[in-house]
Amino acid sequence: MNFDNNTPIYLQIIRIIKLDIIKGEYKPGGKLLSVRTLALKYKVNPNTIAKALNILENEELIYTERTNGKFVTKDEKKIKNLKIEMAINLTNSYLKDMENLGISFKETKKYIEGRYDDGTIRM
Amino acid sequence: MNFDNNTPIYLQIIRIIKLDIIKGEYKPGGKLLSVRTLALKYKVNPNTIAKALNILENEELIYTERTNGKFVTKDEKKIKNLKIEMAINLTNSYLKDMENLGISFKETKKYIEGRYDDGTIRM
Amino acid sequence: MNFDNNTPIYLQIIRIIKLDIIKGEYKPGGKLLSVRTLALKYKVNPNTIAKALNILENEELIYTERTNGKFVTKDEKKIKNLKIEMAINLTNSYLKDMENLGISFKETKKYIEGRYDDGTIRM
Amino acid sequence: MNFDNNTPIYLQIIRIIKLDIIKGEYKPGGKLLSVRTLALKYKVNPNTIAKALNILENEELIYTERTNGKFVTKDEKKIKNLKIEMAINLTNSYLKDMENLGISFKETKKYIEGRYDDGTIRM
DNA sequence: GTGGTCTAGACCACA
DNA sequence: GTGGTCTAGACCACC
Repeated sequence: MNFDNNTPIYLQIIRIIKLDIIKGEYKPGGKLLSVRTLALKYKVNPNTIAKALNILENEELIYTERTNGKFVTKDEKKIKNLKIEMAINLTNSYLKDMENLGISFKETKKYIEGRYDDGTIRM
Repeated sequence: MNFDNNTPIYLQIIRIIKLDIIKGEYKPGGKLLSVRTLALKYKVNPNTIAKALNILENEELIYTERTNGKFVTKDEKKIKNLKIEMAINLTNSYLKDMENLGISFKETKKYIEGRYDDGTIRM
Repeated sequence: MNFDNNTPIYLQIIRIIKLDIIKGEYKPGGKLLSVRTLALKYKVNPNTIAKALNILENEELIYTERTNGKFVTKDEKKIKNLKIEMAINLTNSYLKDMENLGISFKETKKYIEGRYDDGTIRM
Repeated sequence: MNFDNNTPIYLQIIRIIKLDIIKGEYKPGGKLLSVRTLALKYKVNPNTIAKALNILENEELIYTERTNGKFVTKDEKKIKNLKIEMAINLTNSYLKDMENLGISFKETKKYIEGRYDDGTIRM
């Protein structure tokens, strides 16, 4: 896995799993891979996976059936809200960062559309 | 100063000074406040300031005249490029994050447009 | 350790470790001694070691696995290039210095050849 | 002037003047430029020039005639010895550095001749 | 145990 | 006064 060395691995794991849930790769009510399997999949210490899953459980995005495994919440609305909330947060902080750079909202939209201020195209 | 407790202070200092350079609060070729003065201003240890400025010097955004002080690069193009580069990076990672959330480009633009005047987002 | 009092310790540490890498005393991909251990070995403060290793990391000669240690780059070509580059730099600056002294290339070669076995020079 | 930011300016001034003496740009017994003129020439503080000249005077490479100026030593042998001594020192430390890099004397001579080990040519 | 950050404080060379 | 180096020591998150 290509983990960013500057943020804790467990946070990056949380993010990956959240995205998987949001994108429906784990269905609502569906069973997660086991801690050991996830550890192998992402090549990290099982403790790290456990820590990530604990936090997701605290956020009630997943729940544990003892002796049976961990499952995605059945609450589809919760999942949808999570998605919207994350999108809003991303958008707000993006707009704020651009503003801090001294870039107007109008210019920002040009960046979004893929055009520099000077007319060239962004990759 | 209101430092975010989750990211190292020196990185936040770097960001502040970069924005100050981009916004022209430090002019190209202009002298920075001294290490000690900045330390007092931001209420941190001079070593922390030194670390931040070292990194900015590695990025060639500032340079040092020994026994005289530290100065913003005279290369105005470099400063302009920095601004554009930062804007592009912000935009790219924003778009990528939204995509990872499973949000289409069209939807993303709605989030952007949905911004209220007070910076919040309309769903 | 026998540090030269006129150059910063961290630069001398950098040089030692670079030579160790070049000479294969640390293998490509191999683990470095821990910061604390190196500090004990060279009898300096861990911060001084950290500073040196930071610079080596910026030069991409070593990399860090968080909570695991620091490792020599796996890129053997990079290491070989480093050796060649250092040799070229040494040679170029030596030749330039001799030239600045007003010593011809022909004379310079006599100085080189005049070396005794014990490393001293025959006039 | 292009001073190296890592070594004191007065040492760099000393080096320049020594080279000028060795190369005969200042003749034995000849008058040096005044402190003020040198300060203007090299765009440094007159104190820095004074410090450099003091050291050269301690090494008896120059001498002062009160109210008249500073002069290069009349001792031509001393100047010649200085040149040889510097050449030997340069050569010795160059050879030692190459050896520390793990480069044999034979290879070193190839570098001098401008050929890499792999047959390509050095610029 | 690993590295990373930060502080307080000292000392230095230089201009 | 300027920046640079170094130390001692503390605290932290992570694995």
